[in-house]
Amino acid sequence: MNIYDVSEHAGVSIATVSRVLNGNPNVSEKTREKVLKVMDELGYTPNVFARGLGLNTMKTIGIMCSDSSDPYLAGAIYYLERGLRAHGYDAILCCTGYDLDAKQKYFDLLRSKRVDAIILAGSKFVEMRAKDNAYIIEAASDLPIMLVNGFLEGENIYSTVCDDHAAVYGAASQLLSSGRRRILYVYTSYSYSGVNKLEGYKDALKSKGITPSDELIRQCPKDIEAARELLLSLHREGLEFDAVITSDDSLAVGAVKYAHIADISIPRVLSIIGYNNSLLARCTDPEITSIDSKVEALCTTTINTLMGVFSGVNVPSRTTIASDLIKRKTTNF
Amino acid sequence: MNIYDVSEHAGVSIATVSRVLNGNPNVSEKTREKVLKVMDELGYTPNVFARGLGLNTMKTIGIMCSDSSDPYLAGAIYYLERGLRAHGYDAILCCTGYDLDAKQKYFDLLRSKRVDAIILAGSKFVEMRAKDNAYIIEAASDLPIMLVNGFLEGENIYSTVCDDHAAVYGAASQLLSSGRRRILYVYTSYSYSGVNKLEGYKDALKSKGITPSDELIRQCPKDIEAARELLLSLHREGLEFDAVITSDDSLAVGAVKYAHIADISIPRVLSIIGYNNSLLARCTDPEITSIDSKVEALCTTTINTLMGVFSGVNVPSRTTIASDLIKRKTTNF
DNA sequence: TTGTACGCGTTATCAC
DNA sequence: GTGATAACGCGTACAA
Repeated sequence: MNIYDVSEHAGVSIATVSRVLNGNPNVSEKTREKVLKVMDELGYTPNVFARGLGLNTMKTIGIMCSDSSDPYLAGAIYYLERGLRAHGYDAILCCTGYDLDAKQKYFDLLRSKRVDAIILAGSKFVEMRAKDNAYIIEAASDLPIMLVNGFLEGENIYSTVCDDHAAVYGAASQLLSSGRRRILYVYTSYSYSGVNKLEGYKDALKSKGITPSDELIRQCPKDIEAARELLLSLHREGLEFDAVITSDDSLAVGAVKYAHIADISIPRVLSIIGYNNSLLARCTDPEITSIDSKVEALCTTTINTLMGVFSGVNVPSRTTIASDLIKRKTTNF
Repeated sequence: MNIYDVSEHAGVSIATVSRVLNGNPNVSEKTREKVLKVMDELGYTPNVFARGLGLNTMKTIGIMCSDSSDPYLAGAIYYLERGLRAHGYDAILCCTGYDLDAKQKYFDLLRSKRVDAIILAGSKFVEMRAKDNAYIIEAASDLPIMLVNGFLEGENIYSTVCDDHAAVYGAASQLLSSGRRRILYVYTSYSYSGVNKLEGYKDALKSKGITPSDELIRQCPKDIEAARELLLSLHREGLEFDAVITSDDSLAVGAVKYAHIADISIPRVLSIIGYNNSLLARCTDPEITSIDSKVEALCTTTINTLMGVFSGVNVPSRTTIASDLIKRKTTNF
């Protein structure tokens, strides 16, 4: 069942069938109807491979993410996929894990599949060492690279980021204004967004004349129990803190659990602010105040930018989206 | 940059290049090395479209799910994608939502992309009315259809399911054995797995000589707050229950919140059992006893079955995987 | 062991 | 408004 069969049954040439197929206006209404009727009768579907061969595109975008089961990334993938499909594009998903070699391997794999663009979802794709990002910059000469919540400078590379610095700066400032003095900051990694968050924290302290102290800045695996244990051990060591800001909701859940175990009143004695405003923030008692990183806006902006790139419109290489602080019961403001 | 360029530079025919490309043993070691060297120098990558056109396959599988941001499905997608990629297949993701028309539309879309198989992830793709599943059964004549946690009878349709009936049966039986008498069952939908779970609940009661009562079987949207409010209103109406089993962890979280608000002791006065053993079950205090539906096993089995189908091996049309009850602090056994 | 020639199904470029 | 025909790049009989 191909274009020849249709042309034969309709008594026209394959060129005419192709024109009907692609909405070319140079076809008489009568011919068009005849061809469409035959297509319908024969249940004809164009062969995407042949089309791809001719056009050198299959209208397919590669989405890379480190772990699609992470709540934040799962949301991002959902919005990206729906957005792409609304524009007639397919999404090939690629879960890379966190290893650089694997990321590069999958990146090349997607390129060899001739996807029309690659979306890097999440802040884990930009490495601290510039040379580790060379493969991305180089690839961008072939196809647009879109970063969701990550930033990389380069031709044909477009970033859409949440203003993490302002978000944490604002959250920390509010904690300080409400009388908190020793804010613990717990983060998971030194990614692009991780660094921005941390700087936001430090700058908020500095703006109130407080020198950030290393003992109040702690790294922790992205895991509820790990965060709980970390805070318990800090507590046992005698470290004092009256507030916690975490770089992810799961760590904030761990903080709530810590407070329950140590019998510390939330938010009277301890304030807690999480990040991402995920489902997790609404599971605990009290529910967690969390910074909403606006995944949906991030993703729709990414898709819009990409479509702009495809249509040759001039688009910004970097778009910043403001976050929201969703106030719940782990803070008293 | 194509196979002709390589053949020219290497001083061989395109056929030989093709043989090298596909690991055909009928090439002398010397020629092979020469060709590989040229490929490397030229940075040659085979064109997948041309290959797809000839072979009529792009080694790509369509994964349909209603909502990839749902924790359970996000996990499933992760394991499916990784499993497929390990076998050299790409995954096209397609988030359909819950509307039947949309599901059919996307199903046809994937078929028109000539994917090698379609995986339906989650129990939301099998409708109660047989005629609403006709489109799946019909499509199965063209390509294998794999159901993850759903069952549909038909040629070339393969189901991998969790034994939901046994899971809930076991959970309810343990609650009864521990002295609970009025177990509330809260479910979200009448899907394949939804019905099995409910039957497991009913059968467990019957086996102990208890007649299931409609007032203890309630439907509820898959939402923390909705579940909390439902239980609160049942409580206010004076309905008595000393245990709750829910068809999803999010509902169980709602149940925990209800107990906190109504000042009911868990598990002394109220036992709670959730479903899916997701991250949510570990967020609350007390942490929730939950039925582990073995997503990973479900997915790897699905992939293995699919690979079996591709290689012509005889595979079972239905595989059942046993679930686990993960005991935490909302039950006293 | 290697090469030639054709088919795969579409789009695009002509000529009419 | 329509038709003939050349790409597109690969796999693979078949011939050598």
